[in-house]
Amino acid sequence: MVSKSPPPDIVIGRLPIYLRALEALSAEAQEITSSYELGERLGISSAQIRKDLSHFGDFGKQGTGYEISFLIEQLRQILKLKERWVVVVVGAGHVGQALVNYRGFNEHGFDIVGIFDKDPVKVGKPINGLVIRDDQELPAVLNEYRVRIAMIATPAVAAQEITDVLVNCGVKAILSYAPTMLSVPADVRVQYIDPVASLQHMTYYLNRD
Amino acid sequence: MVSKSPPPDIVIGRLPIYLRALEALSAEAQEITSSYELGERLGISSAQIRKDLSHFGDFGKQGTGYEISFLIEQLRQILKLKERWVVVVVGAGHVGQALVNYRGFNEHGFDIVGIFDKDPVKVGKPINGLVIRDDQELPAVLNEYRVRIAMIATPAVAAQEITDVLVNCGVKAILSYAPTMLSVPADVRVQYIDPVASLQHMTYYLNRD
DNA sequence: TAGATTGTTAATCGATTAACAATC
DNA sequence: TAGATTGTTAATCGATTAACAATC
Repeated sequence: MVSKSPPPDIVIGRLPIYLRALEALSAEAQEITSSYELGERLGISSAQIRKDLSHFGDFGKQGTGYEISFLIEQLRQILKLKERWVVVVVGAGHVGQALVNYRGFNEHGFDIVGIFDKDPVKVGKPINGLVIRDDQELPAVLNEYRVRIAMIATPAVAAQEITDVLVNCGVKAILSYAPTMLSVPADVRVQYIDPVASLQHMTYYLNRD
Repeated sequence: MVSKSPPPDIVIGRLPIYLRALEALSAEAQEITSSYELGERLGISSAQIRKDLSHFGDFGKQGTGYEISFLIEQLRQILKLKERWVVVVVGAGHVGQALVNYRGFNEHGFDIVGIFDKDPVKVGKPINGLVIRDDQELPAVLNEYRVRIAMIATPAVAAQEITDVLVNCGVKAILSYAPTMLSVPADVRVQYIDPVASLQHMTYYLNRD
């Protein structure tokens, strides 16, 4: 266990992947695994897995490997997943609605407590137990639930304005589906999901037949 | 212009981001930009932008900068975006349906020619001009259109099986929304979109209040 | 010309891998 | 004990940044 500089962000980003693989192994009723086996599954070297984990503690046993249930709990603790988090969705187009309907968030501890849109035609429509609310109600809901996490599914032009509202009301983590870069203070994290950019990344390698 | 080893994949991944920013500038009727201005917009150093572009050619002019429309065309050529690409979607749950409804793909040269599901209840349902077809028709459609790009929006358990079918029928690029790692031959590219993992990455940095 | 900005080199920084003593 | 696998160190590899001559 090293304890100097903070763990690199790129390492933090891999922990959810490790967690997911461990949960899959656990679901197969396996109890012990090794950095080698995990690496095989994920296409990552065993050395990297051991090094990544070593930033946070000594979780394995020489000659044996890692107890899966124990390592799962450790990773959940490191990633602050032992509590549930409330989340809002801004933008109630097809993407926003798909997010509200997706069961994976709830299954992994994220509770969507509101979905918002500025279009009066959409406001009032029920989706999976929620009702689309007007953007103007956003601050009230953010404050009421002490929301720290938001997902943005608006058009690109609206995203920065919404971001400013979110940041003003204490949101510290934003997952954005809007195809534009957001400006936020240093203490706010942003992750982007951009399927078009992902496709464009891959077309580079395609050969025209 | 350097011309040795192939450009790093991480550089390729930034090109779509540069392209998007340039298109935004172009939409604002701006004609010239600099690596500094672009970097400001994207939160990337100007040196990195110049270095990235230098892998592919000399696109700028000393003292002036880059002609936006010219650089856009160069990037579109590098990324093979001068032609349109056909794409299929496998899995017609909320995510798959949102993908078919999303206008961004068509606007950026990707034509979704089919959406598939194995659930007989869903098969036959129309979505945005397409009709959900049975998974079993997948090979015929892949061959008919010579599809090279697929998006997977199935549950995790079905994703590998679908991947094998796709790869067998000549698909070379897969964008997967299924929360599992896929095994593919070396000549097939895979990109993953995992909103839960993205949220879990950010919760690490959140403080419980 | 004077000012601005490129493309490139070299230096720096950071991440990954290989190797192995420690030890279960 | 013999075999296996960890955690860690050092070496390697790769990416980013700083700096500047070239030049528009």
